[in-house]
Amino acid sequence: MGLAKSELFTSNQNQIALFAKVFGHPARVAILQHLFKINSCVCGDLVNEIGLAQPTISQHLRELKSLKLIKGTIEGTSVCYCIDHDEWIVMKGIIKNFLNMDTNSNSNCC
Amino acid sequence: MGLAKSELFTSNQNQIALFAKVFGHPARVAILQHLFKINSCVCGDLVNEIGLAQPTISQHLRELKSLKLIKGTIEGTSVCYCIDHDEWIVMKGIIKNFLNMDTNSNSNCC
DNA sequence: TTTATTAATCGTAATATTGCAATAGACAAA
DNA sequence: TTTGTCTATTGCAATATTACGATTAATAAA
Repeated sequence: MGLAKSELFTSNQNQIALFAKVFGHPARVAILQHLFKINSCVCGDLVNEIGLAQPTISQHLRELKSLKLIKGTIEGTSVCYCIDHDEWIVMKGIIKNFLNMDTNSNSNCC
Repeated sequence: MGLAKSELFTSNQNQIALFAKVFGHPARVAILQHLFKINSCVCGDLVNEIGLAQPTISQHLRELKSLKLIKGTIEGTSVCYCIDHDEWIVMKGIIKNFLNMDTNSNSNCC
């Protein structure tokens, strides 16, 4: 089928999965790391930075944008991308809450 | 192509993506949450807990097992699954390190 | 041994993802 | 206007993912 049965799960579970999915490709991880590293906008050189073709980078940027993790503003001919810090904080809260499940558990079997 | 060009990225970027990918489906999120919630092994009732068919659950369990996030031990006819706490800690460190990128940055544009 | 139970595997259909060439669209510069 | 630059979109091929029916394998119970 290739299609997740999202109606079976809570909105929290679906939200975690959506954020995780966008981090599930190394190119998108690399794009985000680069944006944080230069600590400002990047206008165009992501294609040189990462080794993928321009349409491929554009596609990955669109997925990051659809989750509002980055925002792009047009700057002449080029487009300036940067992290959306507010949404990053929101996402971080949701994912960290998921990752911290183990703090309340002490393995008493296996 | 459907195949990520992992050779373009660092092993850290690929590792983040691999862990994130396994969290990128709500069924696997739900399985992990259930295992943490009952705070012990679960023998069989995951199929009833989640609303997916038995082969589908088995497939998701195999993916979690392949990343060593869970381990399964045979217990008579059934199999007993539980969290691998050591590997969970390792994964948590890698993902949190990625999520905490924003602590060193102060958005000076956009 | 026969039967039941449980979970993994196989096979397959439907859909999603990844990647890129070709193209289009928008703007700047000449 | 024409030309060049940059990015998005389209279209497509290759591969991956999701889901499940059917089957198999292993053990337990009768």
